[in-house]
Parts: sequence; structure tokens; C-alpha cells
Amino acid sequence: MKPEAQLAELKRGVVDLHVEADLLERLSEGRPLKIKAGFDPTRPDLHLGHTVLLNKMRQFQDLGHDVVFIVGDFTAQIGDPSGRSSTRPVPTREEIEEGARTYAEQAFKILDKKRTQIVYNGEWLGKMAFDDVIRLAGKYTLARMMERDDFKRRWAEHVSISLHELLYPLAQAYDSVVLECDVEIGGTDQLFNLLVGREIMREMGQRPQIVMTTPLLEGINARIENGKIVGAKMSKSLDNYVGVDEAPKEQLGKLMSLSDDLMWRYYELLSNAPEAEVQRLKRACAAGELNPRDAKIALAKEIVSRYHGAREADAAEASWLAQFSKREIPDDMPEHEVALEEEDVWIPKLLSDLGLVKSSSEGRRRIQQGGVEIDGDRISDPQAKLPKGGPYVIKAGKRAWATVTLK
RNA sequence: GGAGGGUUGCCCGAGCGGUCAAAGGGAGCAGACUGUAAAUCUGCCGGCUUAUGCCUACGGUGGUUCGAACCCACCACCCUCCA
Repeated sequence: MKPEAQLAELKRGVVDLHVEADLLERLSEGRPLKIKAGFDPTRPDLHLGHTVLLNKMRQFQDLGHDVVFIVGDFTAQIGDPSGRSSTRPVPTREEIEEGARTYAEQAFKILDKKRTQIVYNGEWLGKMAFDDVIRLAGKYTLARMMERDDFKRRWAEHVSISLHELLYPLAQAYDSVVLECDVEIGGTDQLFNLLVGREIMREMGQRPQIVMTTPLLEGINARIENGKIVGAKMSKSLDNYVGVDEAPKEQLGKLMSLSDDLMWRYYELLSNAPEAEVQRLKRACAAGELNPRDAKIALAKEIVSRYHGAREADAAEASWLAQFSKREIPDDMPEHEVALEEEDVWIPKLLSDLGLVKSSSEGRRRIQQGGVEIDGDRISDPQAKLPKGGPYVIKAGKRAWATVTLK
């Protein structure tokens, strides 16, 4: 592919690009470029937010370039400075390796294995002596470090900044020096770190890397207010994520719970559909010609098929439609058998024992709110009991189903 | 080293002796509605089966008080300012 065409392709969905002319120049050199991206191996569960970046890396690979996948084992051993209030336990060597392994395993659902090299930055960072560190630190200034947005903000808001946090960007920059990479990519929150890489490479007499950032995807519970997206970025700890490894039904369901507005953001960042097609869908929904639900299903299926295949996506769609659109009984609910000492059991207690609700108090509430059905009959009395027998089909809310036999 | 401010439920945040299981918002849940697990509306949102009841909870430990998230002492952690 022509360098200009490659550039156009690579620029899609990218927020920052420093420096475009330089990228074009390197693409014109006709050699595979070295693309670097770093990952924190302590939380190895990949979700759709990570895939925005991985998709971009894959795009480079498809254009014939090589990806260096840096496992931040060294930085992980020091601990993430941003988690200030909750001091995270320092992971062991084994945990890091295990994390890196599962991370890579999931990443290869997107990346091309043949064009990916995995390296650990502990290989070189771990060998640096204190004077090496001081020399490296001498290449940057506090004033420049404080240009960083979150440092500036934390400083203004009187939130503490530890000294070692100032060293992080330098460590990451040094990775680039060691690897002599052409391009480093990361989320927009990484912009500063990536730019420090340029600076340090120049200081060390190297050609500064090209820096590219991809947007951060908001979590599935984000809202749109006055045209702006309100809500935290996708993360496992906030439980607003869709995991790459999750079951098809779960992925589809979570994606269907996106608000109609937010769906377009997901289209933009995750779909491979051409820009023009997305715009067409958007207009059709706005005009009332297309049910937003159907646009959402199309998106959800595209994503589910990417990780599980088209057949699974179809199956997930069918069961979703049956359960939530037609309100049928799901086909795959868990089956339980409970041995009773008495002749019957208080229903809220049973719901709690089956794990359908967190406590019998909640079970009682759910009955009062009309959310509990047994064999299709709504239970309205929170004192109600269920005699031995069954199997009973129990519904305790939209998504909590089970069958149970009482013995 | 000195002076001051702070630590509240899943998160943010109000409360500053009783009427506090603790305002408000977010998240979550249920119901209604719906072509969506969208939007909107209503309700719920510590636990204990039956409760104008009990237990647990407002950083930790003690204390004052008939009574403490609220007052006092000490401890821990965080922040700011002056050195």
C-alpha cells in the first residue's frame, strides 16, 4: 500500500499524532516500522476499552509493520502510583508472568502473533544503577514534568504526588530508547508519557519516536448529557466493562444495555463498519426509519462475532430476543436441587440460598416490588412459602432465573 | 520542626449531642411503559422472616453523657501553609 494511503488508514480514530510528516516519511522508507505499546500486567482481563488500542496495533500489522508488546513487569513491581488510597499489594514474579501470559493470550485474539514481539521492561530497567537513574532524571526538568495534565490538576487540588511518580514517564521513555522504536501508541491518557519519550530519545541522540493516541472508551453505564459523554472510562473495577473473554450472551446483553446515544460512540471506536455506513445508520435512526435497537444489535453482534464467531453471535441474539423482547423463559438457566428439613421453605430465603438475591431481605423486597414469579405466577406475599416438589421455574427479576427441585 | 484542615454507606458528598440506618447525587435493583437490559416514570437501595424490635455501621481505641457520626484524649493515615 502506498505510504499516503497507509497514513490515511492509520489516522482513522486517532486523537493525537505527533508528527504526521515524520510518520509519512518513515512509511515511505519501505521497511517495517517498529510499533511500541506498553501494558500493565497486573490486571490482565482485557475489555473492549483495551481493544481500541489493540485494533490500531493490528492495523499497523496488517500494513506490514511489527509490534513490540512491552510487559511492564518492572513498573508493576513498584506498584501503580495512581492507586494512592488503596495500596495495591506488590505482585510476585509469578503473578506478573501469569498476568503477562493471560494478557498476551487475550491480546492475540486481535493481534497477529507472527508480527508481535513480547518483551519485559525489567530486562533493562531492572539493571539500572542509581547513577544511571540520576543521569536519566537529569535529562528532564520539574517544570516540564508539571506540564502534565494530571500532575497539574493534582497539584492544584492538593492531591499528593509521590516523587517516584515523576520517574514513571522517564522509565517509559527509556523503554523507547532501548528499543529504538519508530512509533509508540497508547490511550489519550498516555500522551504526556509518550511525548516524554520523544524528548528523551532526542536527548540520547536518537530519532524521536512518533506518538499516536487512541481515545479512551467510556464504560457501558456512561450517559450523554447535552451532547457530552458523562461517565468514567471502561474499567473492571467500576464494573462497567465488557470483557473480551466473557460469554457471548453476556457480551451481547451488556452491549444492548448501552443507551441509544452512547451506542454511536461505541460504533465510532469499535466497529469496523465504514464511516459512511455508520453515519447512514445514525441518520436513519434519527429519522425514525430504523429502530435504534436494531442498530444496537448489529453492533453487538459484530463485536461478539469478533471474539466468539458468527454462530455464537447469532445464538446470543436469538436468546436475547426471546428473553427480553418476547419475554420468554431462557433456555439455559441454572438447575438446582435443594434438600429441605421442613416441608416447605420461605421464598426469600430460598432466593437467597440460590444466589438469585444477596440476602433474604432483598428477596422480600423483590417480592414486594412484584419481581418474583414461580412457574409464571407472580408471588406477592413476602411471607409465602414453597412446598417440596418441583422442578419449579423461578424468576426473581429481569435477569435472575433458576429452576429448583425441593426435596 | 511549627501551625491548621481532614478521614461518613459501592462511589461522591451533607450532617456537627437525641427526631440518624444517616440529606442529596451517581451507580445498582424492581415494577410500569416500550420495537431495546435505551429513554421516561414510580419505588427500592446494611443485615435479621414476620418486628412503634434487635444487631451492625460514620478511620482505630478509650472516655464524657440518660444519650455520640457529632464533644474529649490518644493512635493511624491523608492534605495544606510556614520553615
